[in-house]
Amino acid sequence: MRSLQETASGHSVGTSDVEKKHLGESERAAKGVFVETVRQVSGSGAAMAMHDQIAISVGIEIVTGELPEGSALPTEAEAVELHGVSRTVYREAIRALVGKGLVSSRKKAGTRVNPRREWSLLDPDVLSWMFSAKPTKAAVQSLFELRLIVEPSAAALAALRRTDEQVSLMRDALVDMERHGLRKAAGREADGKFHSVILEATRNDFLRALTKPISTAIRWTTLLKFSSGRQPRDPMKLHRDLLTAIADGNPVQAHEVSMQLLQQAREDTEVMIT
Amino acid sequence: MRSLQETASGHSVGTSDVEKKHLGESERAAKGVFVETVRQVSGSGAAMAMHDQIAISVGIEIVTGELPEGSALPTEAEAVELHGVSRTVYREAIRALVGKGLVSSRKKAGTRVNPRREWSLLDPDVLSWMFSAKPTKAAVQSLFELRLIVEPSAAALAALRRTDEQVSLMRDALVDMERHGLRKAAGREADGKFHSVILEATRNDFLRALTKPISTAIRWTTLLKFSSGRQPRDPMKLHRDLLTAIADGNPVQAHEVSMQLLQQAREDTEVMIT
DNA sequence: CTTAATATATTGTATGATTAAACGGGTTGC
DNA sequence: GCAACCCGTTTAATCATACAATATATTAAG
Repeated sequence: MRSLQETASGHSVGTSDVEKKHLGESERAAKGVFVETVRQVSGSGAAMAMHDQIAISVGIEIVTGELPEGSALPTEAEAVELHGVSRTVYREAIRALVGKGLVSSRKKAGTRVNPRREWSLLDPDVLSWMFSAKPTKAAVQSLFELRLIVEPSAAALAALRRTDEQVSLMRDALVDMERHGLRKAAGREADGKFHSVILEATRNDFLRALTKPISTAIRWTTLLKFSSGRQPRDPMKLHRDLLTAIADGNPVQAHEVSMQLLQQAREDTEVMIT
Repeated sequence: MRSLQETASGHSVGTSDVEKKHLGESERAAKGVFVETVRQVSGSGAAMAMHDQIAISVGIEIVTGELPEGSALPTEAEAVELHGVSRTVYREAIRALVGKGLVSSRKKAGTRVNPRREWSLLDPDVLSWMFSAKPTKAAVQSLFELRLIVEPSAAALAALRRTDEQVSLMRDALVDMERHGLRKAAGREADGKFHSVILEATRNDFLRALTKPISTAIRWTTLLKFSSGRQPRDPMKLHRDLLTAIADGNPVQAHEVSMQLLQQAREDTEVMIT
């Protein structure tokens, strides 16, 4: 795969000295790695347009706090030199960030980082950008709190509304999960898939809209959980029990098991980041 | 306030014949009204940039099904003539829609409307665009289902974590709500504020991220509830009980009352759209 | 009929010029 | 001295045009 630096430098011919002045080579390389990581986890293998790369790069600076709330972004003229792209590209990148509530621009006043309250934290992009740095304990806790509110109820609805096809999709996911284990990307992918199908099965478009952010969160926190040396408890039994409850059309049981599953995951994850 | 048509036509001098050919004057006027309505409800009184107007206009066409899932948008060259704006502006508008998952563009292939599953339905813009047409019964039901899952638990958390200041904010909102009633915009605003403060008080950033979409949904569904001739039940008592439970720090009571409140609202609303 | 080279249409990027709005400061009038 | 107002400056917003890159469609070759 062609690296992002190559792509970027290909567009910045003739302005490389300016780039080096504002952003050291090593720093630039580190940023490239970030972008690369986010790309891999978010799964899109396709070649990425320049404006998306810029949006990711600036977006990460914002959600990781490198650009603090309320601070001013460089003027368009400066930013264009910094990133070595055209105003067209930079402006399109900023538009995307405005749409996610991260920044807002006004004439003369420039573009500023919005207060955190304005951010669309449930946007899959924003969420994955947050996880490109080590997330705070508070963020992980809040995420599990949200999952504990939503997912048990979703599981109950799924027990009432799931199709047979969805049951077998979940069964397949569990097989993959068991085969690969959660230390491998394929296993975490299967885990995310399992929980996604549950939200899908609720037949509620707005709960379905939570599928992407939640499965993003699952992938990242599971990675966190297994990145330390400690051995978390085996989650497979509870997963199987949850599948059984949903397959049997037992909403009460599904709610209960889902809750246990999440509480176990929360405990095992929070130990890692304390 | 200067109308959007004026602004638009101000930019389309010299291309008016083209515009008329593709988009009759009456049709254009109707679209202007849509944009105007969304602007009012979403509250932003500021003058709106051209690319935002285009994004809204195209966004509404998509979420209302006027541009069906999977269908191709006009090519940039065509769209630019249709809307009477520059390519810069149109492209920036499309970037925003890409960020919300509504469309995706590939070289040569053009820009297509994504399947509904990809849409960020919890994005406040997308949600308000959905309500610019009469929403489907399924959408309203799904929305209440989500609220019934999230808000009672949020109310319970709020009872444990609220500050005194938040209690008085809620008290103020109730006063405004009672004074204006829910038939007036000011009263609906206060209603939305009341529920927003509860989500705020959870001290959970991800639950807070649901504040905007949920309060958007509340404003619109309440408008719906009162737009028919029928007289819904008075929601004030339950609101007061909910405030009391949260002020007293009683999570169980808050959960219970919040649930009753939502069930009553759901019943009274669904009657209107059957 | 399949495959490979070529053409073409469409989005992506770059650049320069112009416009409009918001801010700061200075000027005028009282 | 103070306030209101005007004016230049800065900055994002818009326009116009040209060129690049690439996925698809077309055509030619085997």
